[in-house]
Amino acid sequence: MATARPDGPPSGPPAPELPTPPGRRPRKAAPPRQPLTQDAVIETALRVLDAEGLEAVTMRRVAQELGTGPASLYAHVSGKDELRELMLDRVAAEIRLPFPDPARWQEQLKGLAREIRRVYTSHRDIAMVSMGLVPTGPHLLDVAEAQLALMRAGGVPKKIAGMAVDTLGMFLDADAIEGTVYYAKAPAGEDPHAFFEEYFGQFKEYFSALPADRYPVLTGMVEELTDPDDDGRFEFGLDLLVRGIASYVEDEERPG
Amino acid sequence: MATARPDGPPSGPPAPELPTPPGRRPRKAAPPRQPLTQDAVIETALRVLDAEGLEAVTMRRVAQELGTGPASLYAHVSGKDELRELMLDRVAAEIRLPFPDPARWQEQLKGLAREIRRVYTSHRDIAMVSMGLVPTGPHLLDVAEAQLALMRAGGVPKKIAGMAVDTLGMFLDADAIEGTVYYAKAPAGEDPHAFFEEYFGQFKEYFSALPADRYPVLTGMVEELTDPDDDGRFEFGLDLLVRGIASYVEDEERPG
DNA sequence: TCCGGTTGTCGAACGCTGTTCGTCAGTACG
DNA sequence: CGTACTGACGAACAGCGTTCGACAACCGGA
Repeated sequence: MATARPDGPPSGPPAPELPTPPGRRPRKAAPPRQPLTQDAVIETALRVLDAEGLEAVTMRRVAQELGTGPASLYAHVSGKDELRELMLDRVAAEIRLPFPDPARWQEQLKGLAREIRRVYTSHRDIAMVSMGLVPTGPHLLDVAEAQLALMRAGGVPKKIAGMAVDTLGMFLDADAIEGTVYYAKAPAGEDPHAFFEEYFGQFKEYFSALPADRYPVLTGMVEELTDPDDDGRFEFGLDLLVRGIASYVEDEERPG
Repeated sequence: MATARPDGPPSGPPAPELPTPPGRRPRKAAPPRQPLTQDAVIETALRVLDAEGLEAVTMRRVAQELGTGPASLYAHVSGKDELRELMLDRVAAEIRLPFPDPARWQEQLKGLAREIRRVYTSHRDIAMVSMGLVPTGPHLLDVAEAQLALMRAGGVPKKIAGMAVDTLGMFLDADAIEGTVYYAKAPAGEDPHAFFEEYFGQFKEYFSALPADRYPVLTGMVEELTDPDDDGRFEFGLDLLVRGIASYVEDEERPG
């Protein structure tokens, strides 16, 4: 389609009055010119995110991936911040939400938290976007709605549920960031797991070498502090929170 | 102070061998040439942080504040990341640490958490640096040591204390970020409190306008969700965590 | 007293970033 | 057929972190 036409009309390039010289093409080598929608921008950005992390998601990188320049993106997205929020909401759409069963609300809430963690950590450091952000996207709101529905079904008072959804969100964001930030530091070509292992070993060594007179408790707990059991730590915090929330249930049902 | 003295001794300026020609100055207008230490760099960075937020703390900005170029900083600091960690540790030095009293360990732990929150939030969004960072600086380690000492004094098992210090840290970081991120968004000249008020009002309006059929629970809790009672939310989460930690104490003492 | 080496300073530059402007092509509509 | 309008996008701006290399100041030894 529309290959170079050396003697065509002077329509394309910004040549002032002369006919275009033989070597020059009318602006470009005929790009397919596909429409470029907001969805395409978001999906491309997510591809870059999954492949190289949030830091690599720049306007220029996304534009390049789409075969265009950075200015083209601003017709579909107001800026980088909005793009990041749109990416997060797209990711939130992957979270499978439970149908509330009042009798099992605590286990369901934990399950939902695990599901959020699973989805967040499967998209690199996307959780950084969520930190300190009021959820406004439709899917993010779906998730909040589901959490609130579970707690309300379990008899958690409105005021408590309102605060708990915030605390839980903070916990989930912080955990996902903590879990992915080290992997993000790993060099591109290297095996992330091996890098992780060595990285953690260095900290263990560092803590062991600390002066015991200034840090008596800490130096006696090096093993416990450098235990790389992410899942265990997550379950610990989650259990703390859910049990605490449950303690505010007004009218607790008792068997018998 | 020190006006131009064309025929003075060549002590100050770095004139090579010839007397400097009348029009030309010897490279520069005689800077006092103060030594420029790592401490000076950190302190200047903190001044910029307190005045304009973490985003304004750039190498160039700090250098400019010190009357030099960005390259000069790299003799005292390995890069921006290290500078940020050094800033955080300097801030952590302001945290007043308690002397453990086993009988009151829970209240002491809460008090320490409140103190950390106070210091963090008094330095804009410095908490962003802490998120997802293993504490290695001396003062940061002092804080961790204090938390661990309190819990161990209260009879919390090593394994639990090791995880709890992590969970508590995540909570504190996330809370401080949440609390300061909105203020950071406020335009420079504007009153942050008024901006904050209006910002929150917009969200209340937004939530109220949400479709009730898709978000039945959420739309029935707008008041609870947009309650700007930061302190209340913090105390809620803190109480959840500390109570949860206390539930793991093995050999609980009982009066009588 | 001089002299060579080491250390800290810093102007200039490289390659990157988000964003804006103005121009241009293609389309839709009267 | 002309004319608005929308979206694409090259070029540029101001700023970023970091590196390089030239250069001044100091310091130990001859």
